[in-house]
Amino acid sequence: MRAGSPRLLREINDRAAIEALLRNGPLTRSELEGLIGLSKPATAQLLTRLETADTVVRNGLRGGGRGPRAQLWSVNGALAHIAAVDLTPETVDIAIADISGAVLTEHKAPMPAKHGVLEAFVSAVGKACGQAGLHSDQLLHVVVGCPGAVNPANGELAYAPHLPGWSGFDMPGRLREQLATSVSVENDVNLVALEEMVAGRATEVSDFVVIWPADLVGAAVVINGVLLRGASGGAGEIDGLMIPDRAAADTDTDRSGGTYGELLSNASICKLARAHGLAARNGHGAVRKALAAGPAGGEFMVDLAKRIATGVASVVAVLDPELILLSGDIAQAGGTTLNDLVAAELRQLVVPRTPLQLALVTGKPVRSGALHSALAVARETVFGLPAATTAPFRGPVVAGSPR
Amino acid sequence: MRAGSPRLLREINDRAAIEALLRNGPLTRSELEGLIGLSKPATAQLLTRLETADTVVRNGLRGGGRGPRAQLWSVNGALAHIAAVDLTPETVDIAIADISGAVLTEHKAPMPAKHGVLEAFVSAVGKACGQAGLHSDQLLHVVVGCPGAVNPANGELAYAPHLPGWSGFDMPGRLREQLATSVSVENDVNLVALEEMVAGRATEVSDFVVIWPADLVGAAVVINGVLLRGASGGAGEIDGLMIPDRAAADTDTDRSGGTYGELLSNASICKLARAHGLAARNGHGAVRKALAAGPAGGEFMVDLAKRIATGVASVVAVLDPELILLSGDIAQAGGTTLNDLVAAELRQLVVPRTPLQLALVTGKPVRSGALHSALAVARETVFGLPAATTAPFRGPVVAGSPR
DNA sequence: AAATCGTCTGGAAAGTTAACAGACAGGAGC
DNA sequence: GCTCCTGTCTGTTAACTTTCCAGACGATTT
Repeated sequence: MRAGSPRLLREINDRAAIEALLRNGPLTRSELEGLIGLSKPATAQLLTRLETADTVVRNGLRGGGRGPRAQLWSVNGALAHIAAVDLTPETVDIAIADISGAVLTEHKAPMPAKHGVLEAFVSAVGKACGQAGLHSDQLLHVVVGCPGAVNPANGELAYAPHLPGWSGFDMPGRLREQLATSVSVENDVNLVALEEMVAGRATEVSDFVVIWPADLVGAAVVINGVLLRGASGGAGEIDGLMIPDRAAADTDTDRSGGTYGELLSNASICKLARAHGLAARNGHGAVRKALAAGPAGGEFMVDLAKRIATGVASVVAVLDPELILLSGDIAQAGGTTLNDLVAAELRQLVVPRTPLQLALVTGKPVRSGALHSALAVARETVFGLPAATTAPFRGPVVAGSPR
Repeated sequence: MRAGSPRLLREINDRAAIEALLRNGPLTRSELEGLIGLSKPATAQLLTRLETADTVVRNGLRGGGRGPRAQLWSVNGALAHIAAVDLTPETVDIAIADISGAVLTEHKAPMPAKHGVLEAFVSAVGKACGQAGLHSDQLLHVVVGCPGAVNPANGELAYAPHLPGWSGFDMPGRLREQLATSVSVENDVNLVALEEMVAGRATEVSDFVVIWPADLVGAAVVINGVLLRGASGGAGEIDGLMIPDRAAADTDTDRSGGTYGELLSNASICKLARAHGLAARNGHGAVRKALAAGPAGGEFMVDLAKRIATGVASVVAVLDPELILLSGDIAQAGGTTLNDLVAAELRQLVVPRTPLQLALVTGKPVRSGALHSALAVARETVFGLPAATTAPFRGPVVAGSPR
């Protein structure tokens, strides 16, 4: 901890004002006073200073009350732009926004199966930038959300068998070269968690976990309002967790050493469904049929809930979070029925009575999360706002990320 | 985030000075200047102000060099006192320290098995206080380290079957009444982790886990340099983790659903030892015999390592920490041999190559950890120092962070 | 007439730079 | 071996800068 001169006060107050303007839209001077706690002259001086520095712009007048119309102020969005990308095996979905958070344009494009993914990606980003009247090197930062996790040591994408074209090289590094701007790659479930924290079910909690039971089980861990990435980017990669199969129906799983992912793979869930007399082609299909099938389906649901809950129990035992959110196809298909079954099983396995809820997935959670993450990085770079304060999460830390 | 007037600067700078004095022992004015970055007159004024407020005291002179002998300053320890207690089923071990961290006195006393634990505890603390010339109500804070975890909702001690006399009531509340001072109860493994972070193997990392394989398996989780307690105080209570028994020797465990604690209980380890032709009465005894027995013992050690590693793997999958420390009787008895076997097994179970080390347990880790914890609380209440900053491992907190 | 906006003036609080007086160790000169 | 000078360090004082606050004033709108 270091001491500071009056100059430090300036910085603190400027940042407080910028943060208030970003968070609460256009404000009059007197509203800003109330929010940051400065006096009238100090606030006026601050605004004119930020205006001459181009940090802040006039944004219309507010009338209606007595007295003269008050000047409205907001942060100059044109200071910097960012891109948020949702990358799946089939498509890229891109949004370009300015630093105020306003989305300028959107663009969606298909992705090739394996070869030429990089080229397709770069051209899609180029097109989106074009629509916004920019070049990709004018972007301050790009956040890409995708399955898997980037190892901070070498930049390689791991845990992502569904994105075969992207493995074996320094993914953020290559993208940075091609786009001529700073890029970070973030796990998609992490971004969903971010979005749940900003605008979903987790706005009121600081420690929670999003669990994504699917063909590749993933989880996002948020501790103290900060996304946990892990030393090698592998936090929340619970697919490989060794857990026993506690399902009542015997499906020939190796009861002494299956992984969580194996027990929740499409193949394995279909097998379990068959053992209960249900035919399905994938996990969420099986869940949907079971829900429709009535009592017979109920037993399958209980067995599935047992499998899901056993993994959730491991997370609860280690972290004891305030809240667990279930997300993904299977959880969505199972709805509150499955959610409640898992909650009941969980209660038998661990002491803490951690509430379990369905994620509040509306719209495009991965892309929105990427947008928030990119904004946090941009605001830290441009305004020196600590990301943890701007939004209750940290931007991704990647080699070559802006300082 | 709020703005601040010059008064805020005073607070920031005072706290910076106090923190520097606490951390770096007695300092001359010019040394303090260098540490906190203030000018000579400002530092001198600051010191005289803190001296008249009794916050800081003169502490001898430093001579030797050219020029006049420089005045040495340090924080006034007599401002407040704290107690640190290591509570086990058999004994209490108490240390009384002042707010500068200097230990004034120590006291150790036996504990009754079940009845009258509260009375014995209070009288031991009273005796320790007496030795230091204090009454217990003059203590600013008391931290008690013990097995188990206190549920923040009702104050009851859970996960602590070895402390039967302490369950079923609001433990910190009752102690607070009896001692007439503020009391907090902390899990013993958590305090070991704190101590490892302050002065052990984990000084350079911010995310690590201490695992305590024993009759009651515990773990402490540190994320971002902060101890994770969990929503109901149960973070790290991995005793109930459901894991498969991967040991090669068959000991009739329920392979489809044992808990981590069952697999590492004294009884279970002895059974495993017997299956390998070793007789022992408890876990660390078995390990010691196995180490002495040569090759035959080696197979037992591998099986034990498999059991330990399976639970460690769950922690790694969820958190991907920078470091895992093994502590407790069994880990100590097994030494680097067991540590390396567990590390090898772990590498086969999870992707991250998390380093595994033995905790650097010297002296009284639980009591020292409790002392650091109590000091952090005292320094926060007396000086307004954020506890996370007091500890030497956190990055600086941004000035003007929300109050 | 009342309330509100924006600006201006004077003053308080905090820190910085610069200069000065005094103290002490070390070496030069005798 | 003794004396005295010099350089360096401590601690204090004074003048100036930066930043914010309280209050007053004119202008504007309902």
